[in-house]
Amino acid sequence: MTQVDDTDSLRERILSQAEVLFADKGYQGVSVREITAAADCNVAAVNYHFGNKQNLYLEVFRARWLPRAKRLHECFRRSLASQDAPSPASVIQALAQAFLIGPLSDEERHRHHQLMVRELWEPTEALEVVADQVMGPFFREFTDTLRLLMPKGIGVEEERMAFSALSILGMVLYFNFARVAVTRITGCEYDLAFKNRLVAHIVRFSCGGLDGIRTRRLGLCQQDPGDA
Amino acid sequence: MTQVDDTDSLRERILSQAEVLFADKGYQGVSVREITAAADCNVAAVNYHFGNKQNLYLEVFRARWLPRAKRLHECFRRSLASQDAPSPASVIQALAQAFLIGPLSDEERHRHHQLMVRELWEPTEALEVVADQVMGPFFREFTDTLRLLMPKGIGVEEERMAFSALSILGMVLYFNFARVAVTRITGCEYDLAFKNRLVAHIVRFSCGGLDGIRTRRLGLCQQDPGDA
DNA sequence: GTCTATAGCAGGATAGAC
DNA sequence: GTCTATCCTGCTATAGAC
Repeated sequence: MTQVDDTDSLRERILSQAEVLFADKGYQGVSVREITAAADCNVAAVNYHFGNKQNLYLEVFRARWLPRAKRLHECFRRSLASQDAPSPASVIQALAQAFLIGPLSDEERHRHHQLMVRELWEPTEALEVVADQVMGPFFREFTDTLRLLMPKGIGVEEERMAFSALSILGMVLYFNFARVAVTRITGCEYDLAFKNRLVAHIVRFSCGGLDGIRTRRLGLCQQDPGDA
Repeated sequence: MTQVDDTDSLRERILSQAEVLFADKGYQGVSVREITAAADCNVAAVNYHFGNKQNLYLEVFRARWLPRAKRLHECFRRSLASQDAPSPASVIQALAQAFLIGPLSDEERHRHHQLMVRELWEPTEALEVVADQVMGPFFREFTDTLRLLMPKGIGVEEERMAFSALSILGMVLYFNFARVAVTRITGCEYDLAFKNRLVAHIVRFSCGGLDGIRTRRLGLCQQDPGDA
């Protein structure tokens, strides 16, 4: 009961501070000294507990990032399971909410996405954890669920379905990731009210989009690469 | 005519190599020594020509990135001007084409976006160039053009319009930026045919989305942050 | 486990020869 | 303008005391 959890051990403190700093500035942008200063301990402690910097980075993903990703995935799943009348709209909402609001605190979510996007963008060894164990399965689940709920009759080509799922995910990631730009343009902070409006927009826009790819014919001509 | 352009001066060579490397690995990820090695010259040359590393980075944006952004913007403008029956679809197509196909070579475009996304994501001093001089005006132009072409009658709230324009831009940026993920999922390389299909999808999906935000009512409930 | 001390190297920047 | 030589700082990592 009163088992004094080893939560405040130096090892954990280092891990926590490392996560914050790596998320904020990236692997290259952070020095071990910075981390140990933040964790209020000596440089050597990192090498004792994690061997080297690279390993500390990986451990952040294994010990901190992964469990949180699982919680997020669970949140999405539960959200789906709780719906008695699932629809594309409700699935998209579940996705957007999991990412934009989800079960994580604002800070936690921000760190989480920073770390993820960094890995997706310029992969290190940690990509294996991020892409293969998390993003891949999540995306497949999302796409499959969505496909099953699409209005029958007009079969939606496989590629269009993939494009659409990517568009939706891309939008969600963009709104998370380009916060600075979004705030700059809309003039709004990312508080809960704003995020709810954002989720509502994403759902509306995406559902319209899904209709679009089923019904819309393009009257536009394709173009050549264009001149310089 | 045969003016031997100073294009192969050491200064230019450094600038070129710096751009490639900065785009690839980011400011922190590249050392001056690496750049000068690639430009086949001495370390001191950077300090002679640019003062310091930070300034070299800024100069890459001012001297290389900015002109290219202007070309891109021009490409978008000409594309709009050449339309005798402009519509939301044709504007979105112009945007998507400018970014995905545009007047740049594949390599050039890739570098261009890498540099841009880096700045949007973790801004340095160069953000001023990127956001204020380029992205801002471009985005405003896109949004204004789009707004004017929206079906009249049902006025679209200002915020929804901004959200939609952001969604479209976000999608375009995502398809450019998450190439690895997109290729992984669709199994397609980014050749011209694929990019044309992508542009077509973006247009269809976005037009549907625009319809969606005008006509769609949400029957879904908003949610609290959710439990941990 | 946590510290001090230090090795050993790579980074940015500058002075000054040519 | 371009190079050589060098300074100094800050980095990772390790050895060894406590």
